[in-house]
Amino acid sequence: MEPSFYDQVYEIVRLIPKGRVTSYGAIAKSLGAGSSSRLVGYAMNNAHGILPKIPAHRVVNRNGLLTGKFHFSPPALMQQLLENEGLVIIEDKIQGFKAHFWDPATEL
DNA sequence: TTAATGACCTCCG
DNA sequence: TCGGAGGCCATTA
Repeated sequence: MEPSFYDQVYEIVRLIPKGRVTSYGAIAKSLGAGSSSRLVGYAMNNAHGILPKIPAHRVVNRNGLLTGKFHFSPPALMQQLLENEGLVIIEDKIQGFKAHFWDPATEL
């Protein structure tokens, strides 16, 4: 298996510091494929069986909305993990998302 | 090889 | 302000 788009996504997601979050589009853009935002989410779909475990709960859409929480088991786990890291989630939305935003293109 | 899928993003009415 | 539709591209069957 050569390094694919998936591996790029997994590696960046694993690099997200604790208590920080990023967006699918930001990851895709940092990979040089700003139009491939959907691929990031698609990669996460396979991330369930990837080791080490992927902190997919730190990845949300550009609005800071937990769009993919339903892919967790249970769905509330995503919010629970984020709150455990000191983030505040209200209505499936990250409060102060911009303040906790972690841009891979900038941090890397 | 062709066709279908998707945890998104952006534009238009 | 809110809702709907289209486009983007890699992976899988």
